Amino acid sequence: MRAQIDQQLRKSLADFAAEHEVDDSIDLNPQLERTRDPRHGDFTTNIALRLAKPLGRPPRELAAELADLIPESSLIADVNVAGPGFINLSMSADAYRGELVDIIEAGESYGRSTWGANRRVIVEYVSANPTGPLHVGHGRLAAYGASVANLLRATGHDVHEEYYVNDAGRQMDILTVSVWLRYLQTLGENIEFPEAAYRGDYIHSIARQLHAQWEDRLARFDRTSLLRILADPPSSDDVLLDRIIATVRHGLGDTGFSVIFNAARYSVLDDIREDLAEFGVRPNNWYSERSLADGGALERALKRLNERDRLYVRDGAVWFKATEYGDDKDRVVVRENGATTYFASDIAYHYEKRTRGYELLLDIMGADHHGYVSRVRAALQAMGEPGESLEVRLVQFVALYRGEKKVQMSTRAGEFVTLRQLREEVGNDAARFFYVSRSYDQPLDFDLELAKAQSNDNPVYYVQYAHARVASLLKKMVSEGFSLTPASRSDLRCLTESAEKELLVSLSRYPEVIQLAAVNRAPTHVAQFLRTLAASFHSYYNAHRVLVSDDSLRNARVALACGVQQVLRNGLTLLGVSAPESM
RNA sequence: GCCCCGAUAGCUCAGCCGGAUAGAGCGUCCGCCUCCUAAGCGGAAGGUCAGAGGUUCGAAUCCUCUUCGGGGCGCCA
Repeated sequence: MRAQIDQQLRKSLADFAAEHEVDDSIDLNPQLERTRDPRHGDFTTNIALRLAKPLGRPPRELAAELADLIPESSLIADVNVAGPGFINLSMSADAYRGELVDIIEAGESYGRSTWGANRRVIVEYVSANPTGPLHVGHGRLAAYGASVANLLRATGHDVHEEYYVNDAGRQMDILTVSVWLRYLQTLGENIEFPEAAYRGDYIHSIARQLHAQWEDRLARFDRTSLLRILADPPSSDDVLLDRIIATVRHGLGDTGFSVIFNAARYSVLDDIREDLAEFGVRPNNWYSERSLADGGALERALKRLNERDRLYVRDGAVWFKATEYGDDKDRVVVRENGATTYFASDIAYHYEKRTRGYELLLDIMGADHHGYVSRVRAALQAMGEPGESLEVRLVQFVALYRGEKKVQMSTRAGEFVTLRQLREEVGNDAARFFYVSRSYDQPLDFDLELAKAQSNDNPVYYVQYAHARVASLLKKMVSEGFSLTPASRSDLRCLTESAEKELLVSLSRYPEVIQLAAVNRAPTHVAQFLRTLAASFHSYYNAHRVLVSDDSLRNARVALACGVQQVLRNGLTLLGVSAPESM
């Protein structure tokens, strides 16, 4: 609906510009907004106010002239000038009836648009290290990222969703030795398990699997030096872990080490994959960090930087000249010991995404990554890619509450609430909805009691209930012997109650909400909208009977209810929340 | 020290690209099931939009400073 009005308005403005020979430098794009107060009509534009100064004319006079240029149509019932120079537009009842017909005809595609023009977007999200199960913080990234991807698809983008697997580097080595030490304990070896190693229960379970498959064959080497290190550990956790890694790697050899490594990697990744899938989050691709080195992408990226003279050597390390692109300091890409840094992988990965043909690289990550944004963008620019091709959305943290009480978590000790536990406790629907109910750039207090509450306190059930009510209405209709005759356009003329008008207005806003949510990467707008729509429907449902004996009125009201149900379902689907037929 | 995010009703939060009288839920108080699901609805009370300047016809919204909170800074990932 808005799109149609917008088009008419633009045409009128073009006519105006031609007639008055308006200079090209003047911005003629109209801001067309919904009014907050119904007395101001349905839509309003401030274009006259904005043009008043550059054209040197009083705003109200300008508004009056522009208002006259807006052509008569079946959509617009009234145009008038108000306040300091707003042009207010009132839509005809017929326009709203037409919108309801559109909703029912378009069905699940109502609200979709082609605005994105098939622009190729790669959305990278979650990308948690495969060193343990996902926790509640990752859940927010998953729910948010998946919904943003859905919104972009709904607005006509060509979307690819990807999970970047950090399966290279020291953290994976630590995971590997953590598993191996637990495996030793399974064999009956009495060792002191290091504080700084991974301590979660899942480590034990991987170790037990290894034991079942390999018996003691992964421990057949001289372990005296290892036992000596464990018995008398150095004061630094990092030094201790590095020594253990070196010793175990030496003892097992590369093949033996990689048996443990792979067992750990696959076990953890399978768990993450299954967890996300059950949560309705299914990335198109899982991109391995190791494959960047193995496939030569890492080397190619560094070579490209070097060719462009953006690298130099200092203190035995290779540095990237990030300061030339506004970063605070230059950054190391190859360490003194010859190992490439995580940042080097990041550079290669992002460059590789560009070479795969993605126009926009949309990264969704935890707020703790904010330091990386400027340097990754710097690297892209240094390789000749546009800085705007990288867009990063930093998602703030999640604090869990059980009612008033904060749930304490410690990742290191393996004492944290996993995403799986959360989903089992509150359900997927409530979790998905809660995660996107707050704006991504705000910290989220996730109240487990509220998310579980099967009451009107819980916005998820509130919205789902509205959907289920319509379903039950349709069943009731059949059981009472009414025929399911689709409402005709003239039947819809029976929708004269103010609550019905309010619902129709609310429904017609849906495509605008999707557009806005996609532009701002803000699924929260959808959640907000659904609550409002559900509220209007519950209110209407309480005040007016749908299954009345008058055929036309009944058919019209059923059509309205079906329109509400369709829009609720479409919105919930974008958020990954189910739309139940009964509750 | 530098950087990012924030401060709106008792509480939790909306408020789009600056727009007309700042909204919702919870909580409190008063009501509504012989009636399509009461997981619902109606009503009442509740505000110096942290503070001070600035830009503008117009500021909760944009800019600057101050105060108070949360987070981040690595040859870790």
